Amino acid sequence: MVKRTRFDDNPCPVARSVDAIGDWWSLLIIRDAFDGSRRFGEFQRSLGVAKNILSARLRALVEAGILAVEPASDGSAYQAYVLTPKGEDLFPVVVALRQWGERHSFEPDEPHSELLDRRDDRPLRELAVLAADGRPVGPADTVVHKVPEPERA
Amino acid sequence: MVKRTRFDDNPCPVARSVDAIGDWWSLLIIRDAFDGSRRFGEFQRSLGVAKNILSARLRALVEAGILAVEPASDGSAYQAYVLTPKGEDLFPVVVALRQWGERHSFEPDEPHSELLDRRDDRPLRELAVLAADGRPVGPADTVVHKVPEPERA
DNA sequence: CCATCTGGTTGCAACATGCTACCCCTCCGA
DNA sequence: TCGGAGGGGTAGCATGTTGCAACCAGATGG
Repeated sequence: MVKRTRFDDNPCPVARSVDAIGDWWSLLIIRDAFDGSRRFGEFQRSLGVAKNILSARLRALVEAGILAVEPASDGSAYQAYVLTPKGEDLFPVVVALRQWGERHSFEPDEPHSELLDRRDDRPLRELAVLAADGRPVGPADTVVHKVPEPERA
Repeated sequence: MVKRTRFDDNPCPVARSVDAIGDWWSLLIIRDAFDGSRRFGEFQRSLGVAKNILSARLRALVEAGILAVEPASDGSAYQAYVLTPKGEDLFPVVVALRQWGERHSFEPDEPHSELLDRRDDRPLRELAVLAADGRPVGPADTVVHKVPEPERA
């Protein structure tokens, strides 16, 4: 694991997020966790991932504070992996990926799973990036303010 | 490249999105593209990635329709990599990752780069997942409606 | 026309992934 | 109380991917 701390000192929040969840499986594990998976075997069957890889990913996500190991959940003495508040805050990320995939990765008539409002079974509203005053903004309306880069080299 | 089409037939949009952009570098390349990088060397210096990896990633992103190669941009006969509309639609994904990283991956007093509204230099509003009626919803308020899985086996 | 910069490609070493086999623990019925 | 089944992993090995450095080709430029 040489890449563990690769962007730990990068002042860009995107880089640090990618550092935490930016590999192939982590995001899918988190998606399954949002979807209700809690046990090792559930993740394994849902993802079809090798057990050692899943084991390593779950451990990394626990270390990252995204998942927590609960000693037991449904009576049986096995352990469950549940999202921490930090993990739950990834909800917009997963929703954004989902909406992008829905829009761009499916044929118009191709069926796909959907994320629905539990209250009325209707799909969610599209995520919108808003300015402080509520005005919707696109990439061109924003500017990245870089940190002044302390004593770096 | 055995993983290229790994989730191509997966009916979950999140999986397909991860298939397209879910590796270490792609998202950072896209972030840099939003930030104004266009040329090979710009990406390379900004990311510190090996040139062959960058080359492969850029090619994959172009194949995925996220970036496009423009024959020239600033006069000199070199080529530029620019976001397509499909790539620009990743803006909420990048913003979501950025906001999550800002909240969870920095010490309270630690400086980091910021994404500001160009109009008034103020930070953006937090992304919110909204139901069709505008009510904000969290993970527990939603349910994934799985596709009935056609003739699969 | 030689030196240099940009934009790559190629080869090789190191690392990560995936698969299979195995292991330990708990649960459960006989 | 024993044996089997299933959950939750680890170990070993083949393969694929990443990273680094070297190299290369076309523009620039003196």
